[in-house]
Amino acid sequence: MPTRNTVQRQIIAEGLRRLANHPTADEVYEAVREEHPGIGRATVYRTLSLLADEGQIGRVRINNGADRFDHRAFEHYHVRCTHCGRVDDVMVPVLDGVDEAAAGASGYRITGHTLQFDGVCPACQACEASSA
Amino acid sequence: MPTRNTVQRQIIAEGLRRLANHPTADEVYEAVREEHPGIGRATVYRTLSLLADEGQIGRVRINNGADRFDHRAFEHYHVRCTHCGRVDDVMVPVLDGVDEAAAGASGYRITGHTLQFDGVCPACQACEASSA
DNA sequence: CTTTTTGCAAACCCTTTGCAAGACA
DNA sequence: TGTCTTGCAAAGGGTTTGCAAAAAG
Repeated sequence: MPTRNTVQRQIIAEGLRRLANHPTADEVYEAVREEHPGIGRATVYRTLSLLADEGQIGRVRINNGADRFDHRAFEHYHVRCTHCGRVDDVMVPVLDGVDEAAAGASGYRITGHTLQFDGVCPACQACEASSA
Repeated sequence: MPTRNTVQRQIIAEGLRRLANHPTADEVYEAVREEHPGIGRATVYRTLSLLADEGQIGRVRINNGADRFDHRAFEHYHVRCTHCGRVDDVMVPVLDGVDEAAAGASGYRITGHTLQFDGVCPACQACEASSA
């Protein structure tokens, strides 16, 4: 099934590019809709998912929360602030050899992995300090 | 807030212990309810979450899926079959030093991490082979 | 008695789906 | 034209919440 190059696709990709930090599909929807009120929520969800599957954008699956998208497609990990929900990149080297190790240990054919950190972001650390 | 020792707590912990492999909260609910029809779904969700927070049981957060629980509390990783949804343990050594590295790279105070593998389980590999 | 918990049902969030109308190639 | 895609609204899965009644300490 050849994939078509629709206006919405452009708009959504562009919208994602402008939202700096790991927006959720709904945030992209809200943003895009300000300039293009006609666009449908389902289209945004479908398109982001499609682009992510094609590898054109990154998808960050968050434990217990909405998926987030990233206009940069290269693999990297993320931290999530357990106080405010903020998500940031973690520029730690990508784990090497773990997939093979996991394959050996489990018998699965491993296709990939997700590593997510939990923690408290600098801003929330500051709040804690001042309120304590 | 002192935590009380209720009948339901016992029943739920016991129910989890009997379900072998990483049941979801709803699976625990269904199982528990066979012997104790009066128990409420919300109670099961609340209790499992509570026990997990207390560290008495393990919680496996699955990308894009229901949380799963584990009566064993020690830290280990998991694989999820992208075909059938099955979840298994992966007995690979727990990552050492990544939390510190992530803290350094991000400025967060890191409290933990989650590593999840995706792949195809042995059974599904067999299906693929035979149907191809 | 006081405070935590429970059970119920309804609410909630995030996402997907069915389907007819519309847009691409 | 053929078939992808869209938009809409509704359904869906998983989990949480408000609240009065019940139970624990």
